[in-house]
Amino acid sequence: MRYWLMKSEPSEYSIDDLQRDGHTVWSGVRNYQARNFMRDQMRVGDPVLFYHSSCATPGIAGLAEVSALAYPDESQFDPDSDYFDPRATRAAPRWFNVEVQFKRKTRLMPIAELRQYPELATLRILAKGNRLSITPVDPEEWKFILRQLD
DNA sequence: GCCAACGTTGGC
DNA sequence: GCCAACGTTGGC
Repeated sequence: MRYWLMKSEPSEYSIDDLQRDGHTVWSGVRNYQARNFMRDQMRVGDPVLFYHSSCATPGIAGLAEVSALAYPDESQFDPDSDYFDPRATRAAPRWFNVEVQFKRKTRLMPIAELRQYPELATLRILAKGNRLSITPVDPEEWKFILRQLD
């Protein structure tokens, strides 16, 4: 089992939206590294930190769980979608998505707080220049974060 | 295969 | 709104 952190702009899709929906299709990822994580490594039941990005106070906002293995992202085939990709075909899909299930909301743990813990020095999203919307979280990092959230 | 130009991300 | 950092594109 692997642990993950998934970013979402709350103005697009927030932890409250996920709570309301119960689960969601994580479509629209158009970065190869993030796609590969979903397609090659994510398994049903993997725990997920739900992170709010590009907002007033970015940070961890809740917990979720992978609820479906990766399969082709429908939006790549839809000419009306912002995520349409003319290079993709049904025979050779280019983009994949998993599904994610709501677990619970947490207190907001801001990125400024995350940066203060030496235990989280290796957390991927804190690395300089990091832009990946999906990153693995080490078991030790996961345990430490959960302890701070309770 | 190189690399400059461009677009995007995302914290501040 | 700024800008550093990064990924992608496309000409050569």
